[in-house]
Amino acid sequence: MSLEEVAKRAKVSTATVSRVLNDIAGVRHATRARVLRAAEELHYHPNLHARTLAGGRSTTLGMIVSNMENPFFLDIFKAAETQARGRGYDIILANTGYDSEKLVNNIRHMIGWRVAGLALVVSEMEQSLTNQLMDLNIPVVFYDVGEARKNITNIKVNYASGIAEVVNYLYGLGHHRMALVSHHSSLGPLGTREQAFRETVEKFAPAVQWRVASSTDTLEGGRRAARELLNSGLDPTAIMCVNDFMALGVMRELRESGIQVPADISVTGFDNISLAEIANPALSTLNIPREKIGQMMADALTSGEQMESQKFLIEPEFIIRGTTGRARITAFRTRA
Amino acid sequence: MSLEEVAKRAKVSTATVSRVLNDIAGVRHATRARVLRAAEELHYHPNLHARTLAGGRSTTLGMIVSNMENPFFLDIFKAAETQARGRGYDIILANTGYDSEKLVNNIRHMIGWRVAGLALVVSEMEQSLTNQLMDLNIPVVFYDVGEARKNITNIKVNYASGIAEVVNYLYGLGHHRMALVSHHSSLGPLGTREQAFRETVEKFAPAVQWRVASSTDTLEGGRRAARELLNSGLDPTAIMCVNDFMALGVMRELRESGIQVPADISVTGFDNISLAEIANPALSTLNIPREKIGQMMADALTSGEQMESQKFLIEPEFIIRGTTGRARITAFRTRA
DNA sequence: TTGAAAGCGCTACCAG
DNA sequence: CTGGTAGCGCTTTCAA
Repeated sequence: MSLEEVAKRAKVSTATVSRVLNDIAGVRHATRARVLRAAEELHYHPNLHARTLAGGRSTTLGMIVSNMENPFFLDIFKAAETQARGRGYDIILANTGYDSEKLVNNIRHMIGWRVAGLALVVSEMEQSLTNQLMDLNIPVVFYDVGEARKNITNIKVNYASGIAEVVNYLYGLGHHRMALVSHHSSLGPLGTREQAFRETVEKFAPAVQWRVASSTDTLEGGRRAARELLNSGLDPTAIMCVNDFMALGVMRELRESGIQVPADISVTGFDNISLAEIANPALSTLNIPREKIGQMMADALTSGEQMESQKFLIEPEFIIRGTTGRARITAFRTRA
Repeated sequence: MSLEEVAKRAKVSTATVSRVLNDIAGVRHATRARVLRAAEELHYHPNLHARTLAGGRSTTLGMIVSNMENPFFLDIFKAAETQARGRGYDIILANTGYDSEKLVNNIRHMIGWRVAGLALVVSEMEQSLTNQLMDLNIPVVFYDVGEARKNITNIKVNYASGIAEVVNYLYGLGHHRMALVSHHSSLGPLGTREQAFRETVEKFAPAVQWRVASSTDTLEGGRRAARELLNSGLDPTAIMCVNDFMALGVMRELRESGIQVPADISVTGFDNISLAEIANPALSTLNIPREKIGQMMADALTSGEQMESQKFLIEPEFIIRGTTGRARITAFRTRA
């Protein structure tokens, strides 16, 4: 079932069939109807590969994320997809699992499909890639990493201010032993969060003691990090997490250890995924407008005109719910 | 940057370049090296559309799910993708949001991309589609719906037995007022679950009173359904949910209403997603081996040989955790 | 308003 | 071992 067969059946040329199928004006009504019927009868489905190849342009965008298991990434994808679809584009999604080799492969793959634009929502990033991406001559948009360039748009979140706000808040609640739960801390943007934490917390030194625990960006990773913290000797009264997903794991582990949140330990997240509200108690966290970010990314790739470099900075918003409270005074011996 | 340019630079024919790039034997080592270098220098990326078109075969599979927000679907996708990738295939994912019109569009779209196989993990399904899919002449695999046919493999879960087991268990715990939380109950497989619930529960009539509440397959949907139940006058002592995702919403709503789980009301889920363990208290649920299902689906689409109809039935396994307990004796007035 | 024909970039077959 | 070339199915001039 190719265009040609449809043409044959409708007794017209392939050119005419193409016109009809692409809603191009200048086809007699009767002819159009004939073509449409033929296509219908033959169960004809245009070969999108051929279309893309012949047309010379693609209507597919590519998005690469670090961990689609984490709802944060999925939320961005969904928003971007909705926006893109509204503009007549599809999005294909790829996952790296924070593996920069996979990232390179995924990019290669997307280039192979000749995507019309590329959105990267990843933490892992190699400098060399940025240059290659620039030469690509298609619009590219980064979230969280990289630098704005010729054809590349950049969206970042002001982690420093967000984290500082939380640390200050906790300090005000009397917390003097704080911990940060992170993942892949060698990576750029997470390094940023970790650094922000360090800097803010150091301002209260030596009144405040602190510590960082890293694991994987999973529920289980959160549990592991919490366990590490509980055994660390710091005896923290507050645990900040670099994202909500890991925070859920942290809460689970604390519960398992008989520790009350927030009575014994306060916990905070980052992102404000919908599960944050479902948590018990509901998680205090910093909101990141994922929907808006997704839209912005799709826009950056489909607006066409602005191949100019652009840069956006987003301010997170602290949402206080049920996992933060005054620090306990007494020491707390866990894992006796 | 096309094959031809690479050929030119390496001073060979396009045929030879193609051979090298596809690892086809019979190319002198020196030539091969020359080609590889040329490709490298030109930052050449083969156009996969052209490749697919010329090759006549696709190495892309399509998967369509009902709700990728629900981790259940994502788990299946991830497993399928891993398996497929191991066999040299990609998977493109599409989401219907339980909208059968979207389903039709998505299928159309996948056919347009000439996917090598199609996996449907959806509840919504029109009879007419099955026939079209059969004529497609590519392997198709259904989860949960449809019937095994010529080229279509079928994987189902024995909902009836799973649900019966839970109802019996709860009855044994003294529960006499039970409710089912469902979504899109008009849809096939959910209709099945609902029917299984009805039938099992009726066996205990009139000792057992029951009720069904339907909403959307979201956390919020779970909350709404729970609210409906609390206001229904049934005063249930146990709430079964058709999946874990909604169960989390149900638990949240109960908590909000000051109801203790499981002291006041027992709750059960279905699927055993990883969040079930994270819930507080941990959710009692029926395990569905999503990883295995994903693998089976990928296998069914890539094994090639067996274009024969196949059929699988999976038995869910009841996992008792912290949300189920003995029924309270006293009536409980909610929303006084 | 319609048709003929030249590609799009690649694979695969046939010669040499 | 390598080159020439006929398509794959579609879009897009250029003519008619």
